[in-house]
Amino acid sequence: MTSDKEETSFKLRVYAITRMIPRGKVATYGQVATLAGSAGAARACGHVLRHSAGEGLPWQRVINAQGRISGGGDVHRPLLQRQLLEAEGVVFRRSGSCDMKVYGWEGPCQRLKWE
DNA sequence: CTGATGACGGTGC
DNA sequence: GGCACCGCCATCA
Repeated sequence: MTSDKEETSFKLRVYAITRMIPRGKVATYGQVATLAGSAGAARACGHVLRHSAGEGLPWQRVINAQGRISGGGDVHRPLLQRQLLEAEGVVFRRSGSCDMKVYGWEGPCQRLKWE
């Protein structure tokens, strides 16, 4: 492993970051984009995450900055996401949003190698 | 290379 | 708190 040419792709970085999100915590697309090395690419993160469905990634822990769940056309996606998060300890308010101040992931707490 | 799209983010009303 | 517009970046045709 080590190297060389894999994690150099934005898509691969998003995969790695999404996998390092601790259980019971949630990260925003912007957060993942920033950690991936491209701040502001929140939209691009959505593209990657959308394609990641089925890749064995905890995509459910990745939500928007509003603490809300997106779904993009599908109806089972946001519903399933909320169930998975609740199963991990995340509580959603009546508005359908979660408290990012409590469940918001602060980051890997360590320097990423691609930084 | 250009254009269009998209699971976003922020600001303004 | 909700809705609307613009801007951001990456991927696909």
